[in-house]
Amino acid sequence: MLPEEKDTINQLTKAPIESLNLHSITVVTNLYRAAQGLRNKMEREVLAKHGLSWTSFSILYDLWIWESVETKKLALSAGVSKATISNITNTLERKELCYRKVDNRDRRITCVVLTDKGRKVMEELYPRFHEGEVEVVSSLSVEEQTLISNLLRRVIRENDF
Amino acid sequence: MLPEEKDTINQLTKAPIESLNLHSITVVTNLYRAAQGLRNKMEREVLAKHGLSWTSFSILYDLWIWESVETKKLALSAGVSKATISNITNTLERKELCYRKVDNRDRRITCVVLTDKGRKVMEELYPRFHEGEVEVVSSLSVEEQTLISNLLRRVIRENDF
DNA sequence: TTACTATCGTTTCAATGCTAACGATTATGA
DNA sequence: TCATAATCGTTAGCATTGAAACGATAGTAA
Repeated sequence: MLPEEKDTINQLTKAPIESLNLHSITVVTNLYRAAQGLRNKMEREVLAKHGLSWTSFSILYDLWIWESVETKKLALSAGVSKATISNITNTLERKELCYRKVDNRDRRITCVVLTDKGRKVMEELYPRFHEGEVEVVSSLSVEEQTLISNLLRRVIRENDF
Repeated sequence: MLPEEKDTINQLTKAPIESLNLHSITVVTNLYRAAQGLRNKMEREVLAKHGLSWTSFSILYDLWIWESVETKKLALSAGVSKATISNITNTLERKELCYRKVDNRDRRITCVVLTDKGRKVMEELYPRFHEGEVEVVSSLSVEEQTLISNLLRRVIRENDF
C-alpha cells in the first residue's frame, strides 16, 4: 500500500490504521500483481500464437508429462473447477490436441489423453514458454530464486493451495 | 553461424533437459499456484457473500481510495483489459455500487465513481478481506514477508508488470 | 478550416470460469 | 439383495476475460 493511501483508509474504515497489517497487504498485493503480469505476458507473447490460455497450456503440460490424466486431477492441478476443465477439454478436443477416454475399471472417471498433434504443439511451445519463465525471473540471482521459491512453497503448503 | 543463432536453434528445436532452468520453473510454478490459491480462497471465503470477483473487488477498492477513477487507469491497476473493466463496471452499476461519469474536459474519458452503497459494502468487506490477507501469509515471519515482498517487487519492476 | 492521426470506452464474439443441479456409476450397509 | 450415500463428469446459466472492430472525441498539421 502506498503511504498516501493510509490516511484515506483510516478515514473510511472503522478499522483503525494501527490494526492493519501492512506487511501482509504488501505481500498479497505484490504476489497477485506478479502472477497476473506473468500470465498476461505468457499468453500474449507465447501462447497467443496457438490460441491457448494459461490454463489450457497447463492442462496440455500435465497431459504431456503424464500421458493420461483424470479430469478431477487436472482441476486440482490447475486450481480451477471441474466444470472449467470440462469446457477447456471441449475446446482442446475441437483443436484435436486431446481426447476423452472413459476408465474401464470405474466408468465414472474420464481420462484426458494427449494426441500426436497435441504432443507436437507442446514440443514447439514449451521451449518458448520456458524462455519466458527464465526471462521473467532473470532479475533474481539463483540464490534469490531458491529463496522466493521456498517462501512461496511455505505459503502454498500452509494454505493447502 | 553466430553464437546467439546456435542458442536460439538449440532452444527452439531440441531443448534438451540439461538446458532447462529448474530454478526459474520452480519460481514461476510456485508463484502462480500461490496467487491462484489466494484468489480462490478470497473469492470463496470473503467475496462470494456479495457476489464479487477478485477483479470486481480490486476495482471497488480503487474507487474507495480514489473516489473517481478513469476506466483506463482501472484496467492498468487491475491488470486486465479495458473491455473487462467496461463489463465489470456494467455489473457493478447494476448492483448500484458505482456509476459512470463522462469527463467534461475530455469527453472521450469516462470516470467511474463509487456510490454510497458501494462505500458501505467496502466498509463491511475490507476488514474481512484484510483478515484473509493476514491469514494467508501468517506462516511467514515479518522479516520473511518483507523479503518476499522485495523480491516480488523486483520481478514486477523488471518486467513492467 | 479541413484532413489526418491518436486516444478513449464500448461492443461483439468466442473462450474461460464458477456454482448448482443433474445423470451415471460405484460404494456402503442393513 | 436392495436402498442409500458418495463420487464423478457434464450441463445450464451467468459473470469474467481479451482481441479486434467500432464510433466518438481530441489533437495535429497543412
